[in-house]
Amino acid sequence: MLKARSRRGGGRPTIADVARLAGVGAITVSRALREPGRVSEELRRQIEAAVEELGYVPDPNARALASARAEVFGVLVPSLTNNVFAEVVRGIYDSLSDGPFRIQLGNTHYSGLEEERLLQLFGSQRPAALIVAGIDQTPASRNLLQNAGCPVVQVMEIGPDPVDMMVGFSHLDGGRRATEHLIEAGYRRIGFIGARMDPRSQRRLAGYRAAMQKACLFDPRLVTTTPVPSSVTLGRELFRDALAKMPTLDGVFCNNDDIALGVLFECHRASISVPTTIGIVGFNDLDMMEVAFPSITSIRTPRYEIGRRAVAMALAAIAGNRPQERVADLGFELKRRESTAR
Amino acid sequence: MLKARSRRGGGRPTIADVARLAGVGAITVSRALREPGRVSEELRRQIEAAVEELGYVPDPNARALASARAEVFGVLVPSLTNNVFAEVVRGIYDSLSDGPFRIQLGNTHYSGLEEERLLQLFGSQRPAALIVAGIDQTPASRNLLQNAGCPVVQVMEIGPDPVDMMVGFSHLDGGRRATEHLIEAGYRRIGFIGARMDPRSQRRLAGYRAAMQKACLFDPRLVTTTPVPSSVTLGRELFRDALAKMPTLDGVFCNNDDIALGVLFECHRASISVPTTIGIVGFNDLDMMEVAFPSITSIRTPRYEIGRRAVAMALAAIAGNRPQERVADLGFELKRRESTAR
DNA sequence: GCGTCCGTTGGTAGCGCTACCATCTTCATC
DNA sequence: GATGAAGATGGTAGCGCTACCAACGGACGC
Repeated sequence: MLKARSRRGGGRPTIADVARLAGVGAITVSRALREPGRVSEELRRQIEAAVEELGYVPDPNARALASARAEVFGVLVPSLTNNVFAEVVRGIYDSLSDGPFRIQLGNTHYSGLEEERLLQLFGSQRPAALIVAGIDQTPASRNLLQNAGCPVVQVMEIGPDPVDMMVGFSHLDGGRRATEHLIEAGYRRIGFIGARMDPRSQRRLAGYRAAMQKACLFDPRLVTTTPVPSSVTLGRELFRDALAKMPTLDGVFCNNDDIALGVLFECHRASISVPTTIGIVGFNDLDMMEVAFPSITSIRTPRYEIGRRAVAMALAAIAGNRPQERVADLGFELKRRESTAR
Repeated sequence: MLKARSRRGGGRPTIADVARLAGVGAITVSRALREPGRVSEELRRQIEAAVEELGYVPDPNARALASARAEVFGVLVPSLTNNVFAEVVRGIYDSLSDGPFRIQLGNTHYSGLEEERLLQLFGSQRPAALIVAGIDQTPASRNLLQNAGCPVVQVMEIGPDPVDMMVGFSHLDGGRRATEHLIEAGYRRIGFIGARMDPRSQRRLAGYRAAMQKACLFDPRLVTTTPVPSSVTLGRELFRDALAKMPTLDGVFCNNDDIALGVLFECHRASISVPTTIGIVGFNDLDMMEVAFPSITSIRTPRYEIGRRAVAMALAAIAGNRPQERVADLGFELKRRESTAR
């Protein structure tokens, strides 16, 4: 009976309270909030005043339930501490912070199974869009993405067969470019050092290999990799291994900048001169690469921009105008620095 | 009429479909999923089979609406790219990935106003718990937290007046300890270099100041700070400024490890010997500190553990047994390394 | 003057789930 | 064998919101 008292939900104002105070129907309040243009100037003002007075905030759960569509972007990345993905996520947050959309972030820990589990979970929320890192989803994941009933953007990489849309760059070309640069700079016994070896690292390695083979310099003993997660410490250790295996090494292309930094520190420690004795190239071009001594050559990747662009594409698709080009290649840039200037 | 066909929501199975297939009432399915112990072995098996067959996933929105409580942890951090908060967030994700809880992550960009806005937004979702970084909320934010109707954990710092619970350590003590270490090591003209200067950095500075004053070494010209966000590049620049202002500098306590790394690189570049001419201490003890050459003394902070502990405390509170001690001090540890070993 | 269209507003009926209470069994107790 | 307690199950009535359709009034064309 006493309807107004019997609320389960702690008595925060509902749309009906606003409607009563403004002297209009609930549905008009709903419209005023979502499509202000379709409500007369006068009522809109009254409603806004009532919203203000009551401190009304719409319940996103009720909204999602009634409209069969949550104002949520699902975002799936393999790591939260890897600066590269943190930058992508930052780009996404920055692009979405103005609008009505919330973000549901999932950490796959580089696991396909975990990705499937999260996709299943996210799908149950009927998100407005999904942004997933990488292009190597399992068949089950691809299927979930295809049937998600919302725009999907695969980010970080590009490939021939987008589920829906893609934003990224070619890691293979990046690896190739880095290696070519070392070759052009006169290095010959160029090693590849890589940790984690996720699909993107694999493709960078493939690029390295292609460049080395083309120059008739490839030797499998030049490649040192491990599935262990990347770190500066690990960079140093892998470099030691590489050097032990191949003492004539005169250059290294590193999987990423953490590894490159570890290599640089180990060179200092072992009094190996950079770039004279060893040339170093990193990947991603984190802030510290430029400041390091000597500064480290790296492939600059547009992480933040990828996040922004992914959101822009998804938003366009939601608005009904999917971009003509479903795959956006944002490229990369070789930053030449002291570590390869011999 | 044709109820089964008229679904708005794209025809994914509902709890009623599962109930029909299993030959039980909908509420029993609901119970079997949430409190399996309260449903008989036999029905539970039938229900599980039906769930499996239909690929049923409960709709979290409907759940939240009906129970007036969403299975969501709201998490508010000032930055996503700062490795320190990324680690805290990782701890939170790792602790929560097994259970039913989702995570709603908000980025305050170090802004009190943005924090209020997000708290308002998160509150409207009736989260199961809120985890917020820092202890310097605006009065409005504190108020929102107090009235959130769920456990609240303030993380990263500890202080005398928790909204509900706290997990962290004393940044003031950390700053003091770092500075005392430099003094003990024989350094005298010890500078403080800090970027961003958020409240935690301010307290580290206060700790530095206390130690310096106690040793009668304090001089305001030794302090170099900027509100600009921290970076390795900035560390180098601030160090140059500090040195220009005070050429007799023989040690620096850095706000954080990025700054410390920038200082180290600038020392290399300017051929200033570390630790002989200049001693360096960082803060947080990122992975790279140990590998750097020379390795850098730093204050190790338990970021990941803070995330895990915050979740544990929140979960306990949700289960009805709030911990006796509302404030958990996880401490810190001084890691002595080559950069202060003179 | 009448019908038609459009813009504005409101009522009704759910969205998928769970809180609450009612019902029905079973089993121990006296 | 009656009584009650405890456990298992189900029905009903919403949670707060929006999709859908109806109603209304005024502008417009013929």
